[in-house]
Amino acid sequence: MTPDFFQSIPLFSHASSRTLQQVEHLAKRSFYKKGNVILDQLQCRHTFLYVAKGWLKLFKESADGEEIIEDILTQGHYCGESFIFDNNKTAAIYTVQSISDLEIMTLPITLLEQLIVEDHALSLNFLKATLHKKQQLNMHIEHLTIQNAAQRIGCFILRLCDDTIDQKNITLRLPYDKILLALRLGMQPETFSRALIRLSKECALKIEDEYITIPELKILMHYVCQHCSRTFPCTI
Amino acid sequence: MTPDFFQSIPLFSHASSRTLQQVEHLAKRSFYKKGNVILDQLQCRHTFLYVAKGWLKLFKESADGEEIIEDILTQGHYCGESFIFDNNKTAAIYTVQSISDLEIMTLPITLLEQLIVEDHALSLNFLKATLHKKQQLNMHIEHLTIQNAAQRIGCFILRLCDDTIDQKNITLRLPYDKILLALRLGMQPETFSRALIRLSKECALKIEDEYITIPELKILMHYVCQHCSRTFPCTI
DNA sequence: CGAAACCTTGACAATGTTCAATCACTGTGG
DNA sequence: CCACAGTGATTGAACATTGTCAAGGTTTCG
Repeated sequence: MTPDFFQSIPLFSHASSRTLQQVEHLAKRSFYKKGNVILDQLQCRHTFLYVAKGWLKLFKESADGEEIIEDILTQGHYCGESFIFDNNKTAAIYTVQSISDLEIMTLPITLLEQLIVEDHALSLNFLKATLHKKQQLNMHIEHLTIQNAAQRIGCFILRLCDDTIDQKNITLRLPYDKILLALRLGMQPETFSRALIRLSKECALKIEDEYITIPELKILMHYVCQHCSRTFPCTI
Repeated sequence: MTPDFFQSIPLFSHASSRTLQQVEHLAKRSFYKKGNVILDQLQCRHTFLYVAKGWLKLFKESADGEEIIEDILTQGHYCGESFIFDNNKTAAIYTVQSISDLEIMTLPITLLEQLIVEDHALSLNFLKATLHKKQQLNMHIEHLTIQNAAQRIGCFILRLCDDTIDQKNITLRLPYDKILLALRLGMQPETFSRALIRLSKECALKIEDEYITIPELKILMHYVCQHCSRTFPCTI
């Protein structure tokens, strides 16, 4: 990997050349097939992970053995930043598993922490990115409390579209399987299945396996955003 | 206000003396009675707010006029950081209202942004604090998806206790009114009312208005944490 | 004193979960 | 190549949880 690769990542842009050299030197690039455990609950504490290509899921296990999906990441996303400055070890641990073929880049947390302490530009980038992630979590919480299952699915679909309201007959594909998406949206797979049917009736969608056709985006938008404090395009 | 005041706030500790001077110079200290609007949806964009004493709530209004409680802050908490580096104006706006007599300190976002860009120590402090807030949001999401209403109330009560499990006959007081707490925990006031009764039966609590007596913390802990990925003391 | 806010309760509706059954599809090993 | 197991997905029925609406009690405060 060249320093150029990292410099092209927004998180590392403007970092000092010394930082980029160190990152380049100590970053580890890895490839996985779908379905592998990339980091377990012990390893995640020590690893910053950047997704170069593909999809992965972060999940925890509840006390009674259920899988709780914490996040799903793809190209350009990253995880592990919670363990920076986590001396009291209060950050929540998770397992990382590939849900498609995957290319990642990893760094030891200790190195990243040191670089952030030494490189002001890097620390600013992480601050910006973390503020942004925090906003998304706030939006997620709002959605969980005021939208029903069908609206949450519709909201997810909306955010897969471009932000031009006037489009007609958009066809798109769910980026990962429905069970995972259900859990990601805070509902059971059975609820997802029924809610998607309800949504397709309310908003004139055509569903065929993982393909969804939206004849009129405005109908969907109206159904989804009616209770929300934001309206489409609400991507942040 | 003296620079000492700010230096004693963890968020500003280790900031340069120049930063502290500027903050001291441009910070505005204010007092409010209960029930006042402190910042409206326009002002919040431009204001960093630190709570010196008392309680306040951040809320949004949904499209259909419902109040959505985003957060409740007290001494040592702050808000407004979402608007730092928010050039695209994607951060969610809110209204700030006092829910008790209140003493606050405010700074213009533009100043704070400038100070963070100039003062590396300050940027590191904000990064740490933001990572921590993000963790709490993640925990909140987990709770919303796996705990029922009674468990969420119990979890809130648990986190009001010290982290010593062996205590008996703890009496504590809800820090703000039940309607607000209900909305904060993502449920309707009626649901709160009934769920609190259910919780008191399940966990042998004595409820008298806003006072709650817990004869045996372990019972509560067992009831609350059974589905969770963490167990008490889970305060982060 | 009267209005407003807080809180509770009952009846009922809406929403989501659980459990069991079924089906389609995929990949594997014989 | 086929049988088979495993995964993903859907559906029905019973159930649990939460929300909504209406009513009423209590407290607070001007």
